[in-house]
Amino acid sequence: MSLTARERVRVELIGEIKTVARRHLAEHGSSALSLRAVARDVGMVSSAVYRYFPSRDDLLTAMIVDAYVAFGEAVMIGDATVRRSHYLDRWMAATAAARAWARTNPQEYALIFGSPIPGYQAPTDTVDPAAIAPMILLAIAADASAAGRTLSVPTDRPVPRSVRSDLRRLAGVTARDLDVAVMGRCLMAWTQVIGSISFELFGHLHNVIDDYDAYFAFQMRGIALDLGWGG
Amino acid sequence: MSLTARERVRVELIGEIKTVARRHLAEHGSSALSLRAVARDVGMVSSAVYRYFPSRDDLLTAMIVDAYVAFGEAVMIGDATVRRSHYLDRWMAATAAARAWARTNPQEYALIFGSPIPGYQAPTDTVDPAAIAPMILLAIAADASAAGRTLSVPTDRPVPRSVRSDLRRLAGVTARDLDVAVMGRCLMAWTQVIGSISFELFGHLHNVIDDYDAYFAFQMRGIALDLGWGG
DNA sequence: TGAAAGTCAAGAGCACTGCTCTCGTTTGTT
DNA sequence: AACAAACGAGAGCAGTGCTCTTGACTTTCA
Repeated sequence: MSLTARERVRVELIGEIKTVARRHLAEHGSSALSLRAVARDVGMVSSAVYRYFPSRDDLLTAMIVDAYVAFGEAVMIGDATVRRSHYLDRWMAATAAARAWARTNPQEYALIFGSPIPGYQAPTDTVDPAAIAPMILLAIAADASAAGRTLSVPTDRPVPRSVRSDLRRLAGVTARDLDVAVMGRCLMAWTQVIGSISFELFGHLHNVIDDYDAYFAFQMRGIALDLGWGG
Repeated sequence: MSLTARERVRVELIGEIKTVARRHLAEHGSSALSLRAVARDVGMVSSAVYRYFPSRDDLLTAMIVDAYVAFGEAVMIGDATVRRSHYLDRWMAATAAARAWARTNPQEYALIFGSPIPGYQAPTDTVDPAAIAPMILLAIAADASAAGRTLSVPTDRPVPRSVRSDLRRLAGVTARDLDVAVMGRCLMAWTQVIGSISFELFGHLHNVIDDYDAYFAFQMRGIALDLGWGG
């Protein structure tokens, strides 16, 4: 059945609140996101907003979920613009898309990859959206591995039992027959992507790197080459 | 000459305020750090604290500087416990010390490696303390490289001109004759250290990695082996 | 030694916040 | 038509960062 008039205006209002909140977030940062200020912009009194978001943290959680989804979609689109069999190009496009999204939406990026909001723990709503982006990068790795392109990864290094089991479990989600050593490198690669973007956005490479574009691409290419996706 | 009575009580009071603030920070998180609450704990009225810290951000900046110094010292001590010529062991000890400090002081770690405080930009006071830890890791690389232990790093990959210049400039600070390719890998390694710790602390590996101890050591060892510090 | 200058703690006050509660009104259901 | 749920508005509470003024205390210097 269709929604009642009241339900329709409710989802619409929730959307409007989120839109205004997103604007405030981008302009003033997460800690300055004021429920009262958002309410003023929407044209409501603050207590009315509480009918739609039980607390400020709930509004923030909605922002986080949306940010994860938007980030994941950006990476997905980046990956999708390239021929499936060109693993290096897919990796470069997907990671460049991740960085571009982060630079366009720094506050939302900080929301999901910066320090967690104090006194707030991510509800389960965020775990699925959070997995979108890394899953795409894993898919590239799985495709490349299936095509036999990960032979240059050293597999003679000992992998502790517990690490092996963790990596196997992770591989079971999408890339069932990915070698454990390759899986470990994929996780390192994912860490490197977010670490590099965070360093750039949070200013940790200030006065160290001037040409972030070239530096990021250089590092991402190095990772892909280490994984044997070159050529 | 010595300090006057007034100056002495002043530095003492600044220290006490910082100590209480550090406790509040550890207990309630950075965004809940209230100048008024700190003042109450110190036994002053809030306006009195403003004589010592012109604003809340200044108090936070002091916390950031202290955190950088403490973090850097922890890494330094970790590195210092190992024979200078054992590069792999030094790397493992230094990075383990970094992770241990972060796990012991998560809020202070988040302060320096999490999202920057909105509307706040790090003053120049923080750049020197911020460099302590990465400089130590660079020193390990420089020592290893001087001993000819970085031959396994591929140097046949093209390095863009701007990246080459950035890396050369960085090398000029401590490790003058470090190869550009090795320098790039060192920066990747540093990114990996902070990225891995942040992922763990900020919960991005929740339900992915169970045995963080083993995982972190495994990844750090892999990085060192890639750099040719094995054996 | 004594006055001027500087420093200090305290308190009141402003504008803001998250959040709760109550009060009529509107809407959907029975 | 009657009732319950949902709703917007307003008042109010406790807390925040920060400013300003006031009166007391030190330090400095003539």
